[in-house]
Parts: sequence; structure tokens; C-alpha cells
Amino acid sequence: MPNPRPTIRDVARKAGVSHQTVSRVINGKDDVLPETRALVEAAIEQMGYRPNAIARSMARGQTRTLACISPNLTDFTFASVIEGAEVEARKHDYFLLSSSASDPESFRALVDELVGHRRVDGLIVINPYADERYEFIPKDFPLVFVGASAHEKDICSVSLDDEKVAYDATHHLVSLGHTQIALVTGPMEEDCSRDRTEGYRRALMEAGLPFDETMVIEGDWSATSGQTALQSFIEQGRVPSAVFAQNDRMAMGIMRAARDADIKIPSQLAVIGVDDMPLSSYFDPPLTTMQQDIPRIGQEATRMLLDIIQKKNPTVRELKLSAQLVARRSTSEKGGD
Amino acid sequence: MPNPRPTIRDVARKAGVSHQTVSRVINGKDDVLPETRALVEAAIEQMGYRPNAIARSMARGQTRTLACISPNLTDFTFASVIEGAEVEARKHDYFLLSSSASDPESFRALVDELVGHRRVDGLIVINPYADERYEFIPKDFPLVFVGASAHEKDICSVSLDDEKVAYDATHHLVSLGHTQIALVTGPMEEDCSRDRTEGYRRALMEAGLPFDETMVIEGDWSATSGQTALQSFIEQGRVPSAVFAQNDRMAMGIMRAARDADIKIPSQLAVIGVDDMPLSSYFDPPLTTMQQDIPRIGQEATRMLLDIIQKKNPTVRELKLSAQLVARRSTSEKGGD
DNA sequence: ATGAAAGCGCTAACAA
DNA sequence: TTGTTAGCGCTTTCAT
Repeated sequence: MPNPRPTIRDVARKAGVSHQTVSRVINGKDDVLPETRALVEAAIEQMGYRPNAIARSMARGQTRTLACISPNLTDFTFASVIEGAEVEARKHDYFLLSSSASDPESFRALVDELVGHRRVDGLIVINPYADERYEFIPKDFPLVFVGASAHEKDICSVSLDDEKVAYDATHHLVSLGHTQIALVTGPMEEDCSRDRTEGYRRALMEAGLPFDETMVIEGDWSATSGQTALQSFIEQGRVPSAVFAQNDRMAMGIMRAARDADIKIPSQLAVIGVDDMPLSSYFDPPLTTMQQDIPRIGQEATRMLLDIIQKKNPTVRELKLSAQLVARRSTSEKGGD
Repeated sequence: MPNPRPTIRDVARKAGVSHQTVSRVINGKDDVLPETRALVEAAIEQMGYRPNAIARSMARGQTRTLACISPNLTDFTFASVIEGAEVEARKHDYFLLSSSASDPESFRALVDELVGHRRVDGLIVINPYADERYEFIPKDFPLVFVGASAHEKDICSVSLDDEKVAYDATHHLVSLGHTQIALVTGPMEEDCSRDRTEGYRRALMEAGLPFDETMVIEGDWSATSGQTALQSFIEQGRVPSAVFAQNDRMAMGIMRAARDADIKIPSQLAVIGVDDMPLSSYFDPPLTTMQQDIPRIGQEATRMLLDIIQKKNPTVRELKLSAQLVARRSTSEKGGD
């Protein structure tokens, strides 16, 4: 750049007004004479003036930036939440700073930088109870949880209605006549996994089926863990007729293990997952799953957060979204694709 | 919060020194007497003082924030680049603001906010030539391209060596004895697709095989487009013995179409992709692909950008990374998984 | 409707 | 080594 960027004062000088008037113009205040405004706008145009966001933040005492901390940025579910949150933030003229923190310590450091140094106006935390990170969450700051409802009653949250989703998934298997329904869970330290297990249990109960602990295997959301889970059933010689995997990736691992063991899906083993990730319909066979509107979760979280920041005291403080059954061929030959 | 956050001056008053001395302490300058430092640090501790990042940005004239604009945040490839970039940025005490712009107009608006308003110190643009967005890229600003090398010679870039990757992939098929090798490309308006097509052509040439335009179908990176592509070959009754899909998602669609048409993979049709996305090894059969280290791309881009911002002159201005063949069973029964 | 003055919380240049 | 004086570029009173 040849000469430094013009400031509000440079524009003022050129337009022959005070810098305050320029400020009024760029902020769209209506108490400026049309001709004065035109004068200022011409000067702005000629000099290529652009307001400096940092200076504005400084003077206004707010950054117009939100942060979203997630265990990682690549998991499709997290990325979708972030994208939904980002789009909504931009709609309200906010930016979203998304960062990943894979462990409590890096989470702590991140929060320290982001919130401690007042770099953002609000914080969205995805999977707050994934590990010990919740200890480092600043409760006296605009905050929204995603993926788990808050244990503390005054904290806002947006999540999937995990119990209901699991109930519906299990019920789908029950309604197809299955009585040997296995469950592969996420890490049991996550509320989400426990809630989904609870929904599974309720569906069995209602169907008059026993809840058999040996039919439940804990996974870690990865395809590999699903594969391992089914393999262990196979080794024990007690292959169920259906499996409810608490997410699609594990369902994919289960289908892989079934293929390797020549178990036909769905005739010998029905499989249902949760998420409806992009390629679920391309699996072989296409995967039946509980489809959730993930970007919406991010969107709602951002809305809530902005309400809190603007002191509007959100009407809903705990939002639970539902998921829809998408029946494909992994549970019935008649399923769609 | 009870009383407002303490400022550098509050701390100074309490410690009985000037605010400047406090500034020196929090910035780790060494020209402070140990006892003075201790005094100040005690005051900081007692008052719970934390420096304000915005004020620092204001005074220093830099934000310590970088931006990365991508077509979207959910595509695994993009998300991986972003994650790699973010991790590297944090390592250097910078933040990364990642935003998505699906079309040129929203790209323009985003750049205007980010760069025009000086909200960030540098910019990484993923897929700059995806559409007309390159017109809106500010060339007089610290900038790094990802996914395509720059047409203008003074712009830095990090990308995959697309020509070579495609050459290697095609060569793999040739070496397996295939002579009817089809190609499914990404959008031909993207350099990446053209370069990969070029590599495909070169491998054929070297093998003495003709480059047949009718064996090339343009896709859009989606699984659906891969599926459609193979279906159209099938309809024409000219199914090739092998297909090189320019990414894994399209390869997945191809495998799906083959399954639907009872074409056996790899015996009747060999398939190879590019990326090695997380579930590639879970496809049926596991997909042979060209594996790239995507986070590394983001990492290198950030490094380059920081070089530009700090020293103004990166040693390498155009970095092309390579990819490795991962042979699985979609090209040969003997492949791994 | 417009301007003047005061600050937001910090860093930088210079002085002591 | 430490303190003083100026800003950074803007918004926000409060006058006029």
C-alpha cells in the first residue's frame, strides 16, 4: 500500500466536517443532513475509506465475534454444527472463531485466550462433558452447550433428544419382529451415549423384551470400534438378529465385520445407525438411520447465544431436537436407498 | 461480574508503579527489576487481571488472527486443511477464523468484512479458482492459496501435485494390465481437475494407450456424479475395465452403480480414487486410493502466510505435496484393506 | 444537525 | 530501570 489507510479523521478533513459526523454516516445514524451525508460519502468513496473493525471493537467494548470449541473440526457431525453456527452468526453480523481442543488442557488454554483475553463475546462448547474440560468452562460468560444438556440448570444448551432417538431406532427394529437386539454405544462417559442407551432400554421394556447387559458393547464412535464389537459377538457365537449402533460410523464397521463373516444384511442381521452421514445411502446395503438436522443445532445454539449476549434472556434455555427415521435396506429388503 | 475488569492502570495503582511497568511485565520485557516485577505480578494475581486482546491489537496494529475461506466447512478435505491450519496458527499464537463462502458474492462480502475492515492479518483461500471468486481476492494483502497454484506468479500457494498424483493412479491401473481405463473428473473449471486429467493422459501416452475423450466423464466431486457416470457407460454398453475417479466420493458412487448393475469389483471393474477419506477402507471392497496428507497442506499454508506477514519473504512460494498409493481390494483381490 | 472532548486498554517513543 | 506523554481509530457523552 502506498499511503496508509485513511481514518475517519482524514475523511472528515476532506469532507470539511468533524470526524464525529463521519462516524454518524458510517453508522447509518439518521441525524445527518442529506447534503452533509452526500459530502461525506463522496469523500469515503474517493479515499477508499473502510472502517477498522478493531477500533470499533475497542470503542464499543464488544468484538462481534463468537467462539465455538469442538473436540475437532473434521468429524462430520462437529463440522456440520460449526457450519450451521457460522452461517447464523454471519447473518447477524458476527464472526465465528472455531477452534479444536482434543483434551482438557488445550481446552483450558483455548478458553483462557478466547474468553480470558476477551477476544470473543460468547462461547459455544460442543460436547462439554466429553472429558474433564467442563471444569474449565467459564460459567460467568455468555455460553451455550451443544450435544448435551447442561447439568447446571442456568446454562443453555442445544442437543438431540437422544433418549427419544434411541427409543425410535430400537422401536423400528422391534416392529420388524426382532427380539435379539444388540447395542453398540459411544463412550459411556458421554451423556449422549447414556441417554441413547436409556432409550434403547425403554423400547425393549415396552416391547416386553429383557434388557440384557451382555448384548451391549461400548464403542468409541469409530468404525473400527463397531467392527470389533460385532466380531466379539461372533466369537462368542451369539450373533444377534439386529444391532442398533449409536452412530453411523460404528454401523459401518458392523457392516464391514458382517461382510467379512459372511453374515447377510439385513436377512441375518439388521443394522440401524444415527446421524445419516453423507455417504450412508452409499453403503452396501444403504444404511437405515436416524437422520438429524445437524446444522440446525449450530444455528439454534448461535441464536441462543446472541440472545444471551443481547440480554434478551432466551425463551427456551434447553432445546432438544428430534431425528427422523430413514428406512433403507440395512434393516429390510424393502427399504429405500 | 461484580466490578468491571481491572485494567493495566488499576494494577499499576495497586502495585505502586506506572502502568507502563505493568505493560512491561505482562509482555515479558527484561528491563524490569525483579522486585518490581514480583510486586506487579502479585497485584495481577490478586486482582485477577487479564490483558485485553482487542486493546493490544489496537495498539500494536495487528490482530494476530488469520482467516481461511473455504467453499464449505463440512467437506472432509476442506475441514482437514482448516484443522491443520488452525493447529499451526495456534502454535504461533495466532487464531484462525474459518469461514465458508459457497458463491462469489458471499466470498466478496466475506473478504470485505475480513480484509477490508482489517479484522485479520492474513488470508488463506481454499480453491481460489473454483468460480469467479478470484476476482475478489485482495492481491495486496498477505495471502496464500490452497488447492491450486496461483496464476499470478507473486502469490504463494500450497497444493497437491495433481498431475503427478493422477499419473501415479493411472499408472497403477496400467501396471495391472488394464487398457480400457475410464476417467471421472471433477468440474473442469477447476485447475485441479484439469491437472489430474493431464496426468491421466500422460500415463496413457507413456503406456502407448490412446487418450479417448469418450472415456472421460466430468463429475462434480459428489458420489452421485460418480454413480451417474458409470451408469452412462453402462447404458452405452461400453463398460471399461478400470476407472480412475478423481476423488474418493465419486469412486464410491461408481462402486455403488457397479453393485446395482452386478458388475464385480475388481474382477470386472477396477476402481481407484484420490484422498483416502476416513471410511475408504470400509467400502466394499476397500478402496484403492492416492492418500494425501491434507492437514499438512493447511499447516504449510499457515507457515507460509506467517512468513509473509512477518518476514515478508517465504523461501518457498509454491509448494506441491505428493500423495502415496494405498493399494486395497478395489483394484486387485490381492490388495490390502 | 453538528462539533468538541473524553475515553476504550493497551503499546511505543522518549525522557528522566 | 522507570515514568511521562502520545497515540492506535473509533464511539459516546454532552454542548452548541
